[in-house]
Amino acid sequence: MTRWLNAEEQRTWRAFLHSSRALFDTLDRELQRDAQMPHAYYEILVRLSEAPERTMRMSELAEATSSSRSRLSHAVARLEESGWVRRKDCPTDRRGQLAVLTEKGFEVLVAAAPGHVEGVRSHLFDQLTPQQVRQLRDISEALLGHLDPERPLY
Amino acid sequence: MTRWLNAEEQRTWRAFLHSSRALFDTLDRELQRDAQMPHAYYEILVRLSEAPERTMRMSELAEATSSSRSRLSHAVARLEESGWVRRKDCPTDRRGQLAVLTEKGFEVLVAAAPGHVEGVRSHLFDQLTPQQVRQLRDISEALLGHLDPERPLY
DNA sequence: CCCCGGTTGTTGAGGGCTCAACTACCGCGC
DNA sequence: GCGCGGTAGTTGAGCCCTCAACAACCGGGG
Repeated sequence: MTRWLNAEEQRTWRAFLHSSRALFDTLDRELQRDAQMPHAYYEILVRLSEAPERTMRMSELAEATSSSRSRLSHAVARLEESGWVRRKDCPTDRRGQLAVLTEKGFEVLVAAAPGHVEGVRSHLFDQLTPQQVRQLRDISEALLGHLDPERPLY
Repeated sequence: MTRWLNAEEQRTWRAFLHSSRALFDTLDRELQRDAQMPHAYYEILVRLSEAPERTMRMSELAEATSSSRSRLSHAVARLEESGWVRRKDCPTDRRGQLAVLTEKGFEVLVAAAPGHVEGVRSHLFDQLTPQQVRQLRDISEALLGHLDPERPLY
């Protein structure tokens, strides 16, 4: 009793699939070209830059970037090699680690941000009407509510 | 003169980012669990199954799955190891290769499809109103039109 | 005080992807 | 019929991610 997709749904699904892929691939490629880092790493730097003391627990950071602990661990290892992030022991939990954005990391982020934001704007927001932007937000939040009920919606 | 995102746009962007990631990750994981293949490989099998003779040129197939030639080449190599796809020389162009879906590959696809379609339906379509589905299609096609103008919209 | 189930973070193996370089071939133009 | 720019597809190195296993630690219950 499979509930197959009808032609209209299939068209929607494929358009969504290909357009999101094209968008994320494009942004990833731009970031790799202009700032020598994948988008996932950029997100880590952004979250750290917004946190008090530019510091976050590894697990919070994993949550914030919708990344697995393992992935984050590997990523922070690389960011540490680049000198953009530093690890510190957590003073209140001896299992814990804190990731700290270094000054150098902050500068790299400041240099990368305008280009990336321009990419997001030109490839996404500039292509949609204000109404569509609202629709996209509502759609995304509906999906998030189902797939990741723990995450606050904004 | 960076055109930064305002709070509303940032909220939209992050919701879109996290929800699409959550959706695609979930579907990928389900497919990996139930059919031992990543979504990209599933798509290749689908496209081949829809083609005349269940056969396509490598470059067409790359286009259809929005994949690079290199990626497709690696992927087909693996699918060939699994016995799901076979390569054939192209009779009209000696540079060309044809990918052919094998009977075994077709059976694997038939077994995987219902579960995957149910995933797409439950995680995506069931979460949206019919109106939102139309909106999502229009939004996706607007983005596609900008990012990949060569691709037919449906 | 000491288990012990749960949590935190890391590790290594293996798989998929990108990028650049490369081979082989097409077909147009002279 | 030869050259030559462009196209088809492959390859290997390197990077990132997943998954499962693991060590270290937390904190409540007996």
